[in-house]
Amino acid sequence: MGTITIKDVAKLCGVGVSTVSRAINNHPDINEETKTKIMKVIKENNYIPNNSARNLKRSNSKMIAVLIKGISNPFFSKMIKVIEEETQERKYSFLLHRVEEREDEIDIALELVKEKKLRGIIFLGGYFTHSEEKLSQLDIPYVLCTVGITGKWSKELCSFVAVDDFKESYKIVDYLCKIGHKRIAIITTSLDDTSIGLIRYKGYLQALRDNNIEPDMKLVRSMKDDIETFTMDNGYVVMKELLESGEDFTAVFAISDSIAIGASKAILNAGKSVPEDYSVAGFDGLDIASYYNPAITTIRQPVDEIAKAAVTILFDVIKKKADHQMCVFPGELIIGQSTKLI
Amino acid sequence: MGTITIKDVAKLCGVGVSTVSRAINNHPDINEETKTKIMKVIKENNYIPNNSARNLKRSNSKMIAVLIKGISNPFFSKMIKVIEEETQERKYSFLLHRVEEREDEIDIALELVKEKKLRGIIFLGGYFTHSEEKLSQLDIPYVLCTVGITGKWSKELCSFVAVDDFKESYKIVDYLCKIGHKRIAIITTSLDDTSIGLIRYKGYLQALRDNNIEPDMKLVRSMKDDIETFTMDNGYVVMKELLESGEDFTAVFAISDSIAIGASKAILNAGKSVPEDYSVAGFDGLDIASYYNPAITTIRQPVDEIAKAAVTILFDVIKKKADHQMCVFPGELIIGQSTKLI
DNA sequence: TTGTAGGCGTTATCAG
DNA sequence: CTGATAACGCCTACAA
Repeated sequence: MGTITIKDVAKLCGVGVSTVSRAINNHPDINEETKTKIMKVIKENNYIPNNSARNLKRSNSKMIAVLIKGISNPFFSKMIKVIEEETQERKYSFLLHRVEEREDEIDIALELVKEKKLRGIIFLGGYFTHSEEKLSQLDIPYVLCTVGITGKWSKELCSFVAVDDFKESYKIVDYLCKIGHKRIAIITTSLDDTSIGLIRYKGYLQALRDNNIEPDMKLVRSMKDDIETFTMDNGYVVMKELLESGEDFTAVFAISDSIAIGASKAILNAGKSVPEDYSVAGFDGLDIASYYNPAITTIRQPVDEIAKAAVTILFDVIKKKADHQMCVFPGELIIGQSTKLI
Repeated sequence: MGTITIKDVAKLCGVGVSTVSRAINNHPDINEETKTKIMKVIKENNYIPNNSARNLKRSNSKMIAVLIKGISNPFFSKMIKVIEEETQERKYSFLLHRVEEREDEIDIALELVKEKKLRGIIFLGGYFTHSEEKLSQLDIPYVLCTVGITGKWSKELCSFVAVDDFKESYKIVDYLCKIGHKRIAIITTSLDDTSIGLIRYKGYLQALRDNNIEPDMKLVRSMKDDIETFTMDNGYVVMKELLESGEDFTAVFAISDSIAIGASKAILNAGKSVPEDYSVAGFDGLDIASYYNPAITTIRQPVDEIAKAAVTILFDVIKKKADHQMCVFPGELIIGQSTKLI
């Protein structure tokens, strides 16, 4: 049944290909009657336009892409939904593309831009350490949404929206201090990993110091790199090890809720209790944090607002209504039952 | 800087386009020297081939797609990873595409097949109620992986791999009966929804009857359709309502772990205890089920095996090593601390 | 080993 | 309003 093309449809209808094209694309200059006739033939013969050919020829595509690193992260689920809604509202279509941990998001973006004639990109998650030269290759608007960035940041290149990881991390650790904890452990990424984990770790350090607590490296624990990072499994293993080390501490700050839950379970399985024996705090404000038992004290990131802002900014830039901007949202300290006054 | 094409590269190198093409595609008939020279120019000028043009021309693509309905479902996360690995091992590439709840997966598949010249498809999740006529349009091998299907099933069309939802549902409800529960509630999809929920509900009914328990419709609760289904939120709300109804029951079977966790939290928030006051059972065997406190009794679906089987079968069919097949995996009853003998 | 030319299925630009 | 026809960027015979 050799795949049917626009030519076949044209022949079947006794019209030219351009007329068929007009019918498919809701072009105004076309007789309603011929249009309905064409659409009928299309339906009957199950004609489906070839997107590759379309993309090849088309110049403006009304399509943006979301490149997401860590697609299994539940933190992104709601974001995707919001981004999708907001995009649809603007009559654009939306392509979700996952990028693997070791892949270079810029390379993928470059490829996609060519292939799909994208108008804009939202990067979700991951960590940006690309050279300006590399970034400047990407000549369409893009915004970095909750992606980690190091050092210098040129506002000309792209927008950025996220919470201030340092500040929020500081906030929750400061809270732990204020309710009396002095021996506060942290479960973070490995310290030579220049990621979001490093920033949160720095917030932790600063909070301790400002509360006159000398950081103790024996309480600084890194996720295992032979287990997927930012998972409950990882949190569990690290916490188990910490408990078995016999180190003295009364609270632990896990840099994500998943890790916090893994850590909590390790404590419970050791026959101890949260928060009676150990207070546990997380980060992100996932649904599961509040559903867990005990509910995890955490920093809620305003995902909806963040996602909305990302889309708004992106389209403002696309439509040249505004320049790129840096948009930092406040997180909210959610006090659950996993932490207690000491 | 008008996007650079293969022609430009050819000109820059002083060779023909076919030579450049050969270089890019690792074609054998090419002088190593000219090849390295070409690759150098490509790197220097950041040339990126246009995939649309490639797909348009190409006939066989060594690419499969995974169409996934409910991408935020953590149940699929591990599957995706496994599928990806297995696909890579076979030197194929792999395209992940999410389909929205209301979208028709077959239409999307058809489109993708044309656009990308796919060799095979794995459908993940969702529910198939398409006519044979529609299905037969999809003329490449595909396998349904943990997707619900109704009634008749023609094995010629495609493969199917999943657990037996009826049997597994029966298994866990039977377990509840065997440990002494007689008033067992269920939280499922709405009963006129012909989905996987219906099948699990039927398993529940059968288990009750086989244990000489008369089903009580007052204990059959449906998820709210104004809240996203299969979520903790939904489980929470439904359970809260059930508790407040004053209905007498000692156990509840939630047809997914997320729902079970929401339900558990509702019980806890009502000042009751799991499992002392109410036993709670789930379905799926998500990580969080075992990490929850108390660990949720559930049916663990062997996700790795399921995903592996899906890929294996798909490639067997692609390579014509085998016909389509129906592959049913056993689930495993995982007994947590959320259920107790009565 | 390399270059030339035709075509993949559409859309866009023209004339009619 | 409609129909040829030239791109779009690449691959692949076919020729050299």
